[in-house]
Amino acid sequence: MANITINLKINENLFLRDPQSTKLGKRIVQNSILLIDEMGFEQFTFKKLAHKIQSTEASIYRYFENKHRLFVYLLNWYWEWMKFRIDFNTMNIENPVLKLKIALKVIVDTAKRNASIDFVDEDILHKIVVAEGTKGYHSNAVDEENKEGFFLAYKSLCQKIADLLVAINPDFPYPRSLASTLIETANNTIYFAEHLPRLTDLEFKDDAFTVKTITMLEFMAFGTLYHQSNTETIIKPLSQNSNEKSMNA
Amino acid sequence: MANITINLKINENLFLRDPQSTKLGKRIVQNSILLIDEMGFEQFTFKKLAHKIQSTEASIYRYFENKHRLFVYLLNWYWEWMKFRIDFNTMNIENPVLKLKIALKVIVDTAKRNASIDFVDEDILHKIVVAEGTKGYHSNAVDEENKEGFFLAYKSLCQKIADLLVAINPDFPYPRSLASTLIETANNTIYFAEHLPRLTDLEFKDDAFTVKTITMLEFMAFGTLYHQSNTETIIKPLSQNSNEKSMNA
DNA sequence: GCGTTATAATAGTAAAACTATCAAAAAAAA
DNA sequence: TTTTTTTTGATAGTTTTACTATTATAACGC
Repeated sequence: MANITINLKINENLFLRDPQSTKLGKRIVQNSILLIDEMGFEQFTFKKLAHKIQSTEASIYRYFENKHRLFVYLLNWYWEWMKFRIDFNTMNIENPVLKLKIALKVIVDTAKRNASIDFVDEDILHKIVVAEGTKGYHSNAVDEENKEGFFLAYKSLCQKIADLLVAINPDFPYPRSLASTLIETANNTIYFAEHLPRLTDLEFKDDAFTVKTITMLEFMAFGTLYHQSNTETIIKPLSQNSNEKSMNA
Repeated sequence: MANITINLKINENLFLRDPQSTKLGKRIVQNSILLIDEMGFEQFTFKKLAHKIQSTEASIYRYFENKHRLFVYLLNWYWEWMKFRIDFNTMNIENPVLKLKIALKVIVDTAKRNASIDFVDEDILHKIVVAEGTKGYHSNAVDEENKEGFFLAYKSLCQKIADLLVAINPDFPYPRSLASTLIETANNTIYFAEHLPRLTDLEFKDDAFTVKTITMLEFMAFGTLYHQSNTETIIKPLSQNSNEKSMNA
């Protein structure tokens, strides 16, 4: 396939000057991804970034108000890119089950690219999102930032997956919750497998790790989607707040 | 029930001097919870805390090396507390299905207390964990901190739930992943419902919000646990990387 | 080539994140 | 009760972060 270049539309409230419009802007974005990956978001500073791109702090501040906004910009870039990849990879496919499987694959496996974007290293961006993405929307300014549309891309990515879930089972009661759970679990699985392996069942070093992660997410997705909600209550109803004596001991 | 006081054992690597052993230490912990809740972890500083408790920065630094370690200390406190609550509330209950339901209830609904701890406001601590807990284990120092045992409590909480899952279905292939997913989803559901409601299906203002959250988690848990892994593949197998023409259009 | 705009260079401020020192207070030991 | 030890408070100082402001220079648009 031809190497096409795509330009993703990012919420204008996130920047002061559009970084996609200039050479310096692109270098800021590109190298911020590399630096954040290298040292983590907390250690990352505009001063260090300025040094890396042989520019100055003041120049970077003309593009982004602060490092948090730059980070949310990167997250938006990632979310838009995921939406694009889902649309692209499910094109001409009608079967919603297959579509969901493709969507899950797209979220977990970023290495298989359809279009390359010159100034963004998608694999490293994915690493950042896996490692620290949640910091973008876990701040005490969420509510105001949400009003400014900082998380619209995440919400519409979530909605896209929720729509697939509803297409598979129109009676499913938790499409958006399951969608966000699948996205968050996809990232957690990768992060936990690498850093806190006792929180998962998959081996990060396993060659089939990515495939197995997708299989697990499918398992969770379809298990929940096809669940007959009262199978387990047949066994025993939950008695509110009252202890009971052992019965099988 | 009598108002008992419990002392939770927290990893000693997390502090320089045990805050549970002195009056000042307790005031540090107690008021850090209040301040972090008020202003968020990023805005929280030892200087502000010192001012609030009428002490000095230097005194606080004698207890905690930095605010990150104080935060992880609080997380450990929370995880140990959850473990205790699960054990306490499932005592004398043998039915693993019921036990799992109780565990989920314990994780979501912190308001129902069995023991009160003088110097920790559990509800506010829960709020903090919901809002920013993940920051504790998403840092570029995870691996070293993990070696120091900073996350042992989280792992054993996760294992406790994983054990319940296996007790319900011994053939279930993803007990630890599902356990961590349930914990993380419990917290995300609360956070999203309040701040990013389009990422969930539940209404935060609903009086039955807590009950409905627990019901949803049970739905996900039992759906995944009881899932017959090849129901959905019957419909259509996933063809690797090859687009196909529409069939139902 | 001229005007506009972007960038670089430099300087400076306020707050955060510490470390060090010493005196006072409190607790423990004698 | 006095002495000794430990803990806390008061004060001061350093380095880094997170900015803002100013001016000169370079690049770009026509």
